Order: sequence, then C-alpha cells, then structure tokens
Amino acid sequence: MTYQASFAALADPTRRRLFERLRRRPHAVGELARHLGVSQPAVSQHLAVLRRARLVTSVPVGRRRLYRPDPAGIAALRAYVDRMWSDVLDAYAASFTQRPTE
Amino acid sequence: MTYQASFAALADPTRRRLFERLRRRPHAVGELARHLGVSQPAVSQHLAVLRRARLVTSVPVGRRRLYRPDPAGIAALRAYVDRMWSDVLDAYAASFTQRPTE
DNA sequence: ACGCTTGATAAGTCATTACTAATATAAGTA
DNA sequence: TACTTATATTAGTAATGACTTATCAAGCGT
Repeated sequence: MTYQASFAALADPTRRRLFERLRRRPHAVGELARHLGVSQPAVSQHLAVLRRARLVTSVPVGRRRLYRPDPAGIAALRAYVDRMWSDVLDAYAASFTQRPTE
Repeated sequence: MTYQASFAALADPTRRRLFERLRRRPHAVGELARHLGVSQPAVSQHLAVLRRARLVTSVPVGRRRLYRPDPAGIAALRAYVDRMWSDVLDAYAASFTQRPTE
C-alpha cells in the first residue's frame, strides 16, 4: 500500500525532477530551489511529500538539511512494478490455453 | 518521458485499482464499473487516462470493449524505476570513496 | 546578544481533476 | 425499424493540489 504514495509523489513533474536530482548525491533545500526555478517553500513542500512516500530522507547538517534518496520507497515501488510486469506476462502466457471468459 | 504519464495515471487510487484488475484478464467497461462501485462514465474516463499513458489497450468485441494491460507502458515504468534504483545504489557505493561536496 | 542564513509552516489563490447527470453513438435483437 | 445494451463524450461541480507571500524557528558568525 506504500507504493500508492510513491505514485502520487512522482506524478508531479517538479517533484520527479527533485527526486531525480537527489539520486546522485545529497542536496540542500536551497540548492534544489535554485536549480529548479521554484521558490524555497515550494521545494520544502515537495520534499515533505517525497518524505512521506519514503522516497527521500533528510538529516540536518549545520543550518542546512541534506536530502537523499530513501531505498525503502524505491524498493517498494520496484517490487510493485515488477509484480505487475510478471502478472501481465503470466496472463499473456495463460491466454494461449485459457480463453477470456465473460 | 513516457513514464511521467504512467506515474500520473497510477497516482489515482481508483485508476490503480482498475489497472490491477486488468492485469489478470481482459475486462469490459461495465464489468469494471460494477466491481469498483463507480459510475460507468467515471470508468471510461479513467480508462482513457490509462490508455494515453500506454498502460492499457482496448479492442471492440461486439458492443462491448475489452481492456487489457499494455506491456509498453509497464515496461517503460519498469525501466525508469530500475534505473533510479541502480543509480541510488551506485551513489551509495560511491559515497564511500567520494564525500558529498557542498 | 545581534544579525544573517537556511529551512519549515500558515494562509490564501488559481488551476487541475475526479466525479455525476445527461446525452450521443453504435452494435446487437426482435 | 424500433428497442435494448454497452460505451464514449459533454457540461457542470466540488474537492484537491501546486504555488506564492509572509512568518516563524534554529544554527552559525561577529
């Protein structure tokens, strides 16, 4: 059920760009705001959504706060998509023996 | 860039339930509406969104229309999530040799 | 302590969207 | 041809959400 929040989080283009920028190395909030061309509050709000979806974590470092990807949410998302994929493949294989009923 | 639409499509819980129900076997629109407890137009609209995201396809069969999962969109989503995952792992491994700058 | 910097939160606004009811189209049936 | 069934489309509405400005809290340097 946790992947639901992940989909909602990554549905927004700005939030997805944020996430993609974090995937390589940790970033501070202001740094992200400068690069994405949105205000600092907007970035903070987006990061809060990503955090609730377990897609990012953060640690305070001095007066800044470093955000980095959270493997937990990404793994959950990956597991979900993988299961969908294999289910679809299974259904496709089964469609040769079993005709769609109703 | 096509995964963007996939995320947006699956961000809605109703739409995700629709998609999950299709993953096993093809379904007609009315059948889906009955099971999900939403009106038929709502289902048609959701299916249109899923179709634009390349997550489902449909074929007319008599006066009904059968919807089934589209491997194209699912594969794109899977590729994206997999790349995120490996990038995060790479960054984690690199973090031992390279300290996060700025 | 004071000021500066960094980030989070609050309140308000505008745009998007998920839904319903009503209507249109099209395929099958008598 | 008329009638029914199945789905799509349109129009309107209520809720959600992404953004802004303003403000608050906290850490660091002088």
